[in-house]
Amino acid sequence: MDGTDGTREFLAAYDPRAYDPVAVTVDVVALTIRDGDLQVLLIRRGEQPFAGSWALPGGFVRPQKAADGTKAAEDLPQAAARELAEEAGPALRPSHLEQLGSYGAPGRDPRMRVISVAYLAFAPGLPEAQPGTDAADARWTPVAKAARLPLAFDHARILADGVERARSKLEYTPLATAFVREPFTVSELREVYQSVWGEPLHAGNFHRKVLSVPGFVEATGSHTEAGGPRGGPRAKLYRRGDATLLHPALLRPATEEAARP
Amino acid sequence: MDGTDGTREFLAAYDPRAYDPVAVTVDVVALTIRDGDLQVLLIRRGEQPFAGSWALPGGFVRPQKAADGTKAAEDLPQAAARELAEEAGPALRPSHLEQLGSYGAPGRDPRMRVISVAYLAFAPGLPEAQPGTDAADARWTPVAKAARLPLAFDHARILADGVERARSKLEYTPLATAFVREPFTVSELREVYQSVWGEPLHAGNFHRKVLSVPGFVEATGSHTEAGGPRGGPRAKLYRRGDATLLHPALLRPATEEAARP
DNA sequence: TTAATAGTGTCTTTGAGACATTATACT
DNA sequence: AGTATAATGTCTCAAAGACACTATTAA
Repeated sequence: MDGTDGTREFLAAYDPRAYDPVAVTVDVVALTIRDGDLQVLLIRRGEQPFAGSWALPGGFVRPQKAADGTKAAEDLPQAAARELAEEAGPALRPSHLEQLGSYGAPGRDPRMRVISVAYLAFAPGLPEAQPGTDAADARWTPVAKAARLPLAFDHARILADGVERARSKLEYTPLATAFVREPFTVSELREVYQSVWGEPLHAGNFHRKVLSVPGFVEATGSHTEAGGPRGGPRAKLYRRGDATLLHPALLRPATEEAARP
Repeated sequence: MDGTDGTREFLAAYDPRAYDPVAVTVDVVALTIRDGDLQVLLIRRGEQPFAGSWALPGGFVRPQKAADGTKAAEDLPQAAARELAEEAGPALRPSHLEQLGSYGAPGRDPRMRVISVAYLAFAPGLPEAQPGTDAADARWTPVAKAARLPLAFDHARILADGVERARSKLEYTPLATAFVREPFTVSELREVYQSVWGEPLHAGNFHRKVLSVPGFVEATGSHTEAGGPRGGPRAKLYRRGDATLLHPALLRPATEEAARP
């Protein structure tokens, strides 16, 4: 029998509402480093379902146009960036935004079938939390604490996937630099790795390693104005290099345990 | 202004069709090794748009229930497996299926807004191609050749992403074993790596390396019945091991070029 | 007998990690 | 002074890769 798929598409083309609707949302796992902790942006929901619960920022994708006909179609990354700005204020400009994956189990939203496209955003540490225009409350929360909260929908799973992606990407990409402002010191970069991986790293070895990976960082030639708050020499300042992949990679310790069941 | 997002959700809950519909499809990049080549399953489209073009197997996700009320809701991986079976026959049972990503640029489908969730499937080499129940034609095509075809929609991009994902995953996971049938020899495994990466590997070093990674493969204790077609000793046979991550990883040569712009 | 393949051994180079050392700046 | 940090040096061990070599089987 041919035509089953083709017929479905044909129907869809001529009467797009012949099927029960599927809604598409974007949710964003926005990560930053604050106070030496990896933190995630959570918003408090004002509406049902899960009213009062903490959730990842997100919302419905604008399809061709909205009901009032005024809004243009938007790409998925655009939608993610828009939701972030709407719910956490325009001050939050992620330096990196990538797709994390899609979550579409039936029943994940009690109202209807919803497919959520999750995005992962990295931002440099921000001075303060910014309750946005859209959400009742928006707050940076340490991921260890967020993992223990009863997040709305399947956001706990999405958060866990996002954190694992971030941990993994720090190994073989220069994305740690997306968590710091330029220019930065090697110690600031090490802080990022320690916060995301959640384990201390040997300062000396880390330093030599970072400088030995071609294209990871680029010296600016200048130093910090002063030494650290508790003493020490002034540190050299660096910019991001031009590498897109770290080679050799900066592998996190203790991969062995995770590798075997 | 609060409530913008909440209102949208509220509306969606009470009148899910207040918005222009967004359709959700799954598309599958199904890879196998045939004749020493990495090949992808392509189907020929019978319907508009792109009638007559080659495309990845895929189709619409069944939401809550279909229009006739008989079909149950399905999870996304289920939908991917179903499309594969419908379009390439039930003989094609992937030994690995993972989500690749979602593609939702406005205009990627000329009819309406369509978000496609792409899946990546690995299958052991099959004796023959199997035109399925659903598609007019289904054919295994070497990826090098498929990349030059004018595929429907943005399937060329999806295919490229899938191939790159496969190449990358062979480095740090034991997924190469998903391309072979058990029991297998180290040489068969090397064939997989060579086909996917597209470069020759040193047989001796590869052999020692594979056996040295804990949990990658597990000896069965037996040998092949006969030597190779052109001579050589009989090879030991192995099963997949219990590792989920290869440590240390099997890095492909020439990562350096890709790392710098 | 010849050729191809399976599997192992050896050597060199690179890199990771443990640890020590020097220099600088804050209290 | 005492202490913390930046940056570099040294040593050891693991692993990647080049290459050689033996043993086994088919043509």
